[in-house]
Amino acid sequence: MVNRSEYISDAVIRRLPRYYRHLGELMNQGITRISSGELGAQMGLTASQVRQDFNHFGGFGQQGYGYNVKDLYKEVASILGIDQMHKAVIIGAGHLGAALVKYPNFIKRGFDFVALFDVNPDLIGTDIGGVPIYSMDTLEEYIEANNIDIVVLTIPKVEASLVGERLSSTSIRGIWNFASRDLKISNPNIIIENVQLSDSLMRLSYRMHNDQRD
Amino acid sequence: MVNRSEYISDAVIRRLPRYYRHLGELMNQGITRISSGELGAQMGLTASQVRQDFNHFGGFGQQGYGYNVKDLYKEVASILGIDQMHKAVIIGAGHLGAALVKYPNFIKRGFDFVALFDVNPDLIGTDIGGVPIYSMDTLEEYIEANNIDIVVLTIPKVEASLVGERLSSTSIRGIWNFASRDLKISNPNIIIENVQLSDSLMRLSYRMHNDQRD
DNA sequence: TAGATTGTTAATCGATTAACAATC
DNA sequence: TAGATTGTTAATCGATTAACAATC
Repeated sequence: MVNRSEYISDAVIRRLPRYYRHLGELMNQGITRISSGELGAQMGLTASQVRQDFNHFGGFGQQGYGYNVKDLYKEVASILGIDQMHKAVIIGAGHLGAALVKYPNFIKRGFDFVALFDVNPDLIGTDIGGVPIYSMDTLEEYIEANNIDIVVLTIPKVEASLVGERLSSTSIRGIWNFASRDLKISNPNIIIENVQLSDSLMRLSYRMHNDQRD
Repeated sequence: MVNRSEYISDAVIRRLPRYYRHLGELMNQGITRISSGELGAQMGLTASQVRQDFNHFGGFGQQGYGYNVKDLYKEVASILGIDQMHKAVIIGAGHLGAALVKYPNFIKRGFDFVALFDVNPDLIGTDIGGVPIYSMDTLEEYIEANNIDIVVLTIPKVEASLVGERLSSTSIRGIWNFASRDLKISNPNIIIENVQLSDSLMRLSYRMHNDQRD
C-alpha cells in the first residue's frame, strides 16, 4: 500500500470500512474482479468517486480489467491497519462490555479483546466467554505487560474522564469510548474514537420526522 | 421550529445531535446565553457555520445578544423530533439488547423501550430491568396494539433481513439496525439507521496508523 | 446611543463528477 | 487489434468561511 501522505478527508475515511465490508461480501460470493462503475453502483457511489478514493492510496486497478477483488480487499485492510493484530482490553464488564467481547466480527478483523476490567468485586476473578475480568488496580500493569494498544471504555461518563487520564500515561495508542460524553485526554498521541449511540438514534428520529430519501 | 423544507445536508444532520448534547451541558452549567462564536469555539466549529446551521431551520438568535441556550436546546430537540415520545421495542434479548434497555440516556431523550423480543424459549416470559421479553410470534400483533414506531435489531445478520421483511408490513416508522450487514427492506416509508460498530473501530485503527490530528 | 452579534449574501475552498488520454 | 476501464486532469457543485448591513 502506497500512502502518499497527502491529507485524507473524513469523507474518504468513512467510506473505507464500507469498501472493506463490501469487498468481503463480494469475495464470499466468489466474485474475483469488479469495475469501479459496478462497485460504485452496488454501494451507491459514482465510478469516479471509487477511483478517486483508491487513488488517494496509490490506485490498485488495471486499465481494461478493473480491480481484483481479493487484492483490493487486502489493500483496504492494509490502509485501515487491520491486517495487523490489535490487542485490546475493555473497561467495564457490564452488558455492553459483554456484548463486545462476544461479538465474533471483531476478532475476524484483527481486534483481540484479551481482558476485561471492572470495579465490582463480585465480577473480579470471573470471566465472560473465557475472557477474564480483572481489578482496575492492575490496569496499567496489565497494559504494559501485555502490549495492549486499544482500550475500550464501556463505563459511565462520570468515570470515563478519570480513567481517561490514567490511560494518558500508558503506552496504548487508541481509546474506543462508549461513554456518553466525548472524551478528551492530555496525551495527544492517543487517538480517541467516541461512539455516541444516542446521536445515531437522534439522526434516525430526525429522518423519521423530515423524510428525505438517502 | 420553522423547517423551510430545503435540502439539509448530511453534514448538518450529523451536527444536530452534537449541538443538542452540548447545549444540554451548557444548561447543566447554568449558562443561559451564548454567541455563535463562543458555541463554535467550544465545539470546534466556526461562528459562521453555527449560524448557517441554525438558519437552515429559521434562525433562533437575536442580534446583539446571541442565542438563549434553553430556547435553542428546545428548538434543536424539536428539529430532531425528540420533543415527542417514541415507543420502541428491541428484537434480540442478548447482551446488546440488555445494554440498550438499561441505558438511561435514551428514555431521557424520549425513546421508551417498552418490550424485548427473542426466539429463545428460556428468555420468553422473563424480563430485563422490568422490561418484558416476548415471543417473536407475537411481534406484529404487539407493534400494532401498542403503537410502536421504532424497532431496534440486535440480532445476527442472517436473521436481520428476514425480520426486516416482516417489519416491512407493519406500521413502524424506523429501524435502528445493529446487525453487521446494512439492512434494506421493501417498504420505502420505513427509515433505517444502520449502526456499524466495527466501522467505528476500523476508523480508530486507521487513525492510529495514519496519524492525522482531528 | 454604542457595542455586540445576528441573519444573510458573497467569496472561497474542497469534494464530487465529468472527461479523456493511457493502457491493459 | 478492438474494447474496456483505469488513472488523472479539468469542470462543477456544494459546503464552509468571510464580510457586512441590519438590529437588538
